[in-house]
Amino acid sequence: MTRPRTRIQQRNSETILEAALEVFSQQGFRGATLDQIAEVAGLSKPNLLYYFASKEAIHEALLSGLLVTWLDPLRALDPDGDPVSELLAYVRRKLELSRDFPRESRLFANEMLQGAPRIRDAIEGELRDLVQEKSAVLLGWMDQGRIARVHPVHLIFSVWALTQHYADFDVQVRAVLGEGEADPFPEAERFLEVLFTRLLEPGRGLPTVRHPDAH
Amino acid sequence: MTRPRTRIQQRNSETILEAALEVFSQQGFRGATLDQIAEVAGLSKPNLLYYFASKEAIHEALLSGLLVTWLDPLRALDPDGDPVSELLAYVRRKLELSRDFPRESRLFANEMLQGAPRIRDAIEGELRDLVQEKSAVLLGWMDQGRIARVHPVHLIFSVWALTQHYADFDVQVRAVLGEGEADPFPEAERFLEVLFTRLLEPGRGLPTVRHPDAH
DNA sequence: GGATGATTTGACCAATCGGTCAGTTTCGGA
DNA sequence: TCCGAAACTGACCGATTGGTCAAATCATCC
Repeated sequence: MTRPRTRIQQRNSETILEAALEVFSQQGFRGATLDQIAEVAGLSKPNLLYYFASKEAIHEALLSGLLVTWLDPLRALDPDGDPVSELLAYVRRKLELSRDFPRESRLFANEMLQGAPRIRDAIEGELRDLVQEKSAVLLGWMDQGRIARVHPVHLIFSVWALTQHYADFDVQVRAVLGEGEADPFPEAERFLEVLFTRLLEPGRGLPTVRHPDAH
Repeated sequence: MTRPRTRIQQRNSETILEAALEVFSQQGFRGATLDQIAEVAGLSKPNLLYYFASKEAIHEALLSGLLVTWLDPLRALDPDGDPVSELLAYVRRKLELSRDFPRESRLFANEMLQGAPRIRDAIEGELRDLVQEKSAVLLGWMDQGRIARVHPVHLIFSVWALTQHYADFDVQVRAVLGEGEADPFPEAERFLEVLFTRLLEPGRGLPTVRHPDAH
């Protein structure tokens, strides 16, 4: 599967993936049809299959690039930075992804709801490894008393849940806040900043106990 | 649309809805097929349509009962109770729903991802009204300085996002935590209790300012 | 301007879709 | 035991599905 070469190939491949993202993210893999994608793309159905071998291939092309983009903000978490600043920056970047790429978020959510049949390997491998690595960083910060001691993996889950919610449940968010209202994201960012600031602030609750066998 | 009468009607209707929940929650409306549902239910396809007028009717029957159940915990939030206890109890009940009824949660999530075409009215009516009502309660508590001042609607969103995540992204949660690990929910409950306790604890940050025109 | 490969498409295919229907089997009460 | 209604089914329908293919059109380079 080499990359497109001519300008036409480049342009049409992008057009197809763009249309497929629109349809797959809303209907899921089984619910989406090549005819729908073709119509959105403004191309004929046989023409889609001239650029991609199958419906499956289009879906796979979308997913393959997605996980990298999706995990980049977490990957950028700097062990040498200021703990709270780093985590708040992570939350902010993740929320920006929800604002700017809601369809990608929904595509991912659809795949999860189906039990992640097509990206299970990546979830149990690449994603799991990265979370484990960053959890160790978080634990280190907790041992140093620089952030409150909570379960590091659930802390990461909470960032995912809270940010992706604004993309995946966008309809609900806007309906509840009122349709006339403006973009929900600025207020969401303020709320999440307060939430994580208060959650992470060290030196409250039980006194922080240094982990016995921490290096 | 009267309720089932005979024992057979009762039993088969339930069997069909149970099977349909299984399939719809995983594949979405378009992605699910009557043949799949019939196979899971152990009934023939024409027999499904003897009990329900159409695929649409089965889906509708599932959704109609869902919203009530889904909002019950929020409805139970008692304005006269202790603010933090009430909210923590709400979180706990909502998390229990995710643990005990993950398919219902995914059915709801699927509907949201598709833009809620079939429950838009309920979202913009019943659900919105309830959130507005409870937001007023939360604002009252904030005015009294009994919980920290945050955006009440986003506070409710955060409960939804954090609890439903454990049902909707169950595969991811378990994969990241490690397959050998036990049930993620006990640890999730502890984590969320800490999160909301620290978020809501009053008397920190900027001094609480009583709203000028609060009644 | 003509040749050649890249691009595009209408027509078509077998499989599957939601749904129908005539007819058979099963059930419950008299 | 028998009868009418309830429950169930195989066969079938038109529409839609993912995908194929030969032929037509287009762009590019000599």
